[in-house]
Amino acid sequence: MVKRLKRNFFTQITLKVAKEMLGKYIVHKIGKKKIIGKIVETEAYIGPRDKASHAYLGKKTSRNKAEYLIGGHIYIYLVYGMYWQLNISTGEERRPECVLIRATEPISRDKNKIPKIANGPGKLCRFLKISEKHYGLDVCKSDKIWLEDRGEKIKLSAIIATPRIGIDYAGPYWSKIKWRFYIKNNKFISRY
DNA sequence: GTACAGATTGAG
DNA sequence: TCAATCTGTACT
Repeated sequence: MVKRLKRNFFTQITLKVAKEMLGKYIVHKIGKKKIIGKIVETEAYIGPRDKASHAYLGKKTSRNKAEYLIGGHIYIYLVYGMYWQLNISTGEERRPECVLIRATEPISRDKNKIPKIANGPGKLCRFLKISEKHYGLDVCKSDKIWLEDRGEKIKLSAIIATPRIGIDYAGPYWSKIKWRFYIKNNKFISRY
């Protein structure tokens, strides 16, 4: 049974959303075509107290303003001048919290031929054809991009928590905290 | 107007 | 393992 994720999913606490988003499906409809990916890897970024977050100490800029929206909005931005990072805002309005989607398992094409097409934040956006045009989109209301629950339940024991990637600059505490989650034994995550 | 960081990728 | 790569951001 397919259920579309609603607002009340995204307004839960961020760490819970990050874990529960594993095994969900992200759907991007372009015309009559659908691009679908199963979410297998996420990271949590929690507002002003998270040194690795763009909203550390409540910083608000035109780049990260979508992070402050109520849960369910797309917060997408560019790193290294060329790669897009897809985030979904979480929590209540004005809370700068979000979940970064790092990897999806491609569903809509032959996945044996292209096992590594979406195993990283940059590649994922290329695969899903999501870009700055979708900045601030509400996945609870949009008819273009949304998330689906297909009844798959990921067991707690199958969720691995590790430190987040590429944020050494955040210092020994924040760079070690285990807010990266992925599905155990999944071949489509970005790193092992 | 300009320096610079950066939540990566892909080649070696 | 490591360096190429480039735009938005946040300074001056």
